[in-house]
Amino acid sequence: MNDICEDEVYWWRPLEDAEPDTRGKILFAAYKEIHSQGFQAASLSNILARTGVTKGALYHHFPNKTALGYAVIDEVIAQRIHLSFIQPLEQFENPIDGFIELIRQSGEAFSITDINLGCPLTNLAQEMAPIDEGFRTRLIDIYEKWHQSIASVMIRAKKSGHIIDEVDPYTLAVTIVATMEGALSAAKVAQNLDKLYHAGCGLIQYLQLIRKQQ
Amino acid sequence: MNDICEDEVYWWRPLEDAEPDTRGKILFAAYKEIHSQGFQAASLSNILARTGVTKGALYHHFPNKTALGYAVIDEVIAQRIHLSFIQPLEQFENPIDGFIELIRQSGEAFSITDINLGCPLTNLAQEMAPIDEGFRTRLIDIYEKWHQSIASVMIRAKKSGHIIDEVDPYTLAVTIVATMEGALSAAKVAQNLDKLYHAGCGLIQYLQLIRKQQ
DNA sequence: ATTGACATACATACCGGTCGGTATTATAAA
DNA sequence: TTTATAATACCGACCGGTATGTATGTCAAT
Repeated sequence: MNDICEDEVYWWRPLEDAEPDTRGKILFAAYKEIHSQGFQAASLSNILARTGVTKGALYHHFPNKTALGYAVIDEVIAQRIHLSFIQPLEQFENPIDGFIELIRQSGEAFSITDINLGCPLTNLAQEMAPIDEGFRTRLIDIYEKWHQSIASVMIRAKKSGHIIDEVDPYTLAVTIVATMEGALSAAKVAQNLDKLYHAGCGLIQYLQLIRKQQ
Repeated sequence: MNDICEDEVYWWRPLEDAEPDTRGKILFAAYKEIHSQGFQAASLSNILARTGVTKGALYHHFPNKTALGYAVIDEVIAQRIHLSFIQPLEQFENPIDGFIELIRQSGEAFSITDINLGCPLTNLAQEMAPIDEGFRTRLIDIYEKWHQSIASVMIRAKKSGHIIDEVDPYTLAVTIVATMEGALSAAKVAQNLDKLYHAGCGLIQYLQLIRKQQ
């Protein structure tokens, strides 16, 4: 089920580190619980049962459930988005080709369980942004960074003559992210990769059309 | 009490003003509660307090909370999507111009509270599709109808030579919906219309680029 | 001896759902 | 026309379960 994520996060942790690290265990179990259940439906009891950590330990490290949610965003989700979607942008010399490749890779990389759980960022944003300002500011920060990163790639692309002049970099960035998140959302509801594939093709077509012929 | 005239007048009155209609009152209050809180966080007690209806009455009309949620989708949300997004499509002669106009109108029509609550369809889909199959099938049906409607408009547009041959109608339909929903989602998190405006412009640019010059 | 890092038991509140009872209306026999 | 019966619509106290959060205790290490 969620084993894939577990491997990923513990990958960069030094193996010799045999210390308890109760806080880290709680944090990651909370991330999984929130990702699959949503924040409000996430049960602290579940997290405790899953980790073997006791309630006293949890409330020793986090003052309340909300603070735990904030920590999950700051220390888990932000990093995942950065590693998966922002960092790869820097390697693009031609962003059109780069994005098309990124979309193609994503289409292959996503497993069906990934699809069913949905993007953790979108999930939390949809659920918590209207309810809690602390969640909202943290989530909007992540989105804004994402948008700005794509926009700056597109500015470079315009200067180097890879895309047509009519394109506004920031507008394009917001549109790309919206389409990607919308596609993931549609795939999550349909519980198959078909919709994701279609929206991916549409987005690629858009990118091909703004390419400047040289 | 109410004589025959009174009954006759009843037909001409808007449905909201009808006095008894306990089921309708519950249904609409449930729609609002679910739209603002999500289904799981929606409190039956809140709905009852808001309407003045008692718990006995609620459970007389609906066997349980889940059935109430199903009824909200079937009898409220499906109609709203149809009226707002599917029915307008039929009036388009040139779908490129039609969609651009629809997007422009949407940008003006949405109030800031609409934005903050988000699209009821997306909200429910994101929250409930992975959890409850009854929700999922109902929601996927709505999405599929929406996609098919746009696709058939695009098929006509291809035949009449309004859009370039490279476009696949269904792919385009899925992409348009994904971008629109993603844009609404982004605007909801940002709590302003800026992101919606940008994604709208990006989508319009895409549509302009697939237009066939005549 | 004090502090950090837990463990356990408990408190409180709210949730969806049930159930016995009642008021109103419809049906139909007397 | 009256009256008996049955179905519908509604009422609201109550229940079990679970949720987050708290109070107090233990214990090793400084």
